[in-house]
Parts: sequence; structure tokens; C-alpha cells
Amino acid sequence: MSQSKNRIEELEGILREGGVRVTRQRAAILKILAEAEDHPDASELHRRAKEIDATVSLSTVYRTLSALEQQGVVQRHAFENATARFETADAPHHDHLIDIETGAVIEFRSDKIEQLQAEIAAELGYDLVRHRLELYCRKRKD
Amino acid sequence: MSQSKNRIEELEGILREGGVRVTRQRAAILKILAEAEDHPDASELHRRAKEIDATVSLSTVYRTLSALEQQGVVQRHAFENATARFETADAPHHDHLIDIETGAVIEFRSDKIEQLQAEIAAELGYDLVRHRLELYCRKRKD
DNA sequence: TAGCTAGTTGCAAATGCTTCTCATTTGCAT
DNA sequence: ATGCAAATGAGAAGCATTTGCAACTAGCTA
Repeated sequence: MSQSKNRIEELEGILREGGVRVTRQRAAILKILAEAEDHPDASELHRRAKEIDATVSLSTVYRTLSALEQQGVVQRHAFENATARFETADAPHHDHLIDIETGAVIEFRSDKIEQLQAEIAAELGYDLVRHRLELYCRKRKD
Repeated sequence: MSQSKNRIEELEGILREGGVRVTRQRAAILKILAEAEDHPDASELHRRAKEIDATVSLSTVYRTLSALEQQGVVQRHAFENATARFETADAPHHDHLIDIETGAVIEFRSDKIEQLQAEIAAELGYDLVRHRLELYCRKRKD
């Protein structure tokens, strides 16, 4: 896991450069986020972070997530009928497929769709700033 | 406006068939919705509905919207950092472009994107049930 | 047409997620 | 080491939305 250790140090560096202090609590949250393979929400992050540092409060989780989001280190997603979920913003841009039975999230990317979106915006006289594309699916039965 | 009058009677019929009573309050909300050219939120609908029937409460607006949504008569949208907005579900399926400066909503449709979405879901072993595609844009300057 | 009854209503209180307040603590530049 | 602005924990506050409850009413029934 020295891989993720480097990752974490890198993220801490980004924060310090952005004038954001790396506290014990933030280090814990950062570690949890960097190692997360899923898209946890604030209370799940809180639960996990407390295992590293029991003093982390839910307020701090929210405050840290906002700070990290502003630094571009974390991305926030608001999927349908659910609390906000988070992921580190290291992977290249992607959209999400949500399993409506389990809540599992799968990442995917389609350059064709990306391009079509920009074209549509342009046709309507707009510049595309960002988008949200979510596919709500059910596992194929057959 | 006898056009929209028919529309409203049609919607009322759908409700009655679904075992949902058409009360004074619901009739008012339905009329507002049928005539709306935009995508109002609950409190805006409340404001407008009160002009027809001053007794309509915000609770009833919410309860009615839920009922209408369940009957498939209304669609609910949760755009970024905003309260839920509603529209009648009569127009064929479409996605939305949101002007991030004014909050204005423009509807569009791309069969190519629709098709690509289904293909992506299939490739990942899923059946696409529904999706959400929103383009957050800024009006082109020049 | 009057009556019945389950569905609806308004109001206020409750929810649940997220943000804020404030007194106290702490990172980190000097 | 010191100082001080930034960060923290605990709990209160916000806000959109939902819910409990007692009073009403749509609309079927006789």
C-alpha cells in the first residue's frame, strides 16, 4: 500500500499549497477517501474515519469534504433519492451507472456521448460547462 | 385555452381511474401544472395555485405532486443545488439543459445519446431502466 | 337527494441531511 | 517556543419535504 501512501502525501501537498491545513482529522478522512473503492456518503466516511481517529466529528467530515471539493481533490455526487456520495477526483472524467437494486455504482466513459453533449449545447447557443449523466439500471437477468 | 381545458379534464380522468379523488385543491394544482410553460418548484406551484384556490396548503401541494408522480402524470426533477422542480409528463421523453446563470431550463432530445446509453448499460451487463442527463451551460457570448 | 365512509385537507410538529455558531484547540510560519 | 488564524467538537439552526391528527368532503350507494 505504499502506492496509496504516496497518493495520500500527494493529496496532502495539494491541500497545503491551497492554504488548507492538514490536521489529524483531515489526514484520517483523506486516507479513507484515497483507499475507498466505492462512493461512500458523509456518514459512512465518518464511520470509517473514526476507526483511524476517534475524535473526528461529523461536522468535520462535512467541512473537510467541502474543502476538498473546493480544492478539486474530491467530487460530490447527488444520485437520485439519496444522500451525497463522494469520490477522489483522481480518475479521469467519467459518468455513473447505478444499480437500482443494490445502490452499487459503476463508472464508465463514452467519448461519443461527451462529444454529442457539446454539440447539443452549441446548437442551442450555449457553452457546456459541466454535465451530469447517470444510468439507473437493473442487472440483466437472462 | 379550451385546449388546456381538455387536457385538464383528461388528467382528472386519469386520476379518478387511479382511485385518486379530484378535490378542489388538486384541480387547482393540476390547472397550474397543465398551463405552466416552465419547470416550477413546489413553493412556486403553491404561490400560483393559491390564486385559484386560496385554501391550498403547501403540504397539499407536496402530497398532490407525489400522487401525480405516482400516476405518471407529473415528472419530478432534482437539478443541482436546487429544490425539486416539476413538469407534466405529457411531452415525449427529453433531457434538460440548465442555464447556470439564470436557472432557465431548455428541453432537448438526442436519439443518438439515448441509443448509446442503452448500449453502454448492455455492455456492462445491465438493462437501462431510466437515466438522468443534464447539461449545465452558460450562454455563448460572441 | 341524503347519508356514509374512506380518502383528503390544513396545521403544526417531525424528519433527515447539511451547515453554522461559538468557545476551545492546534497547525505551522516566525 | 510563540502567536494567531484556521480548524475542531458539540449542538443548534436551516431548509425542503414528510407526517400525525382531527376536521372535512368527494363521490358511491340507497
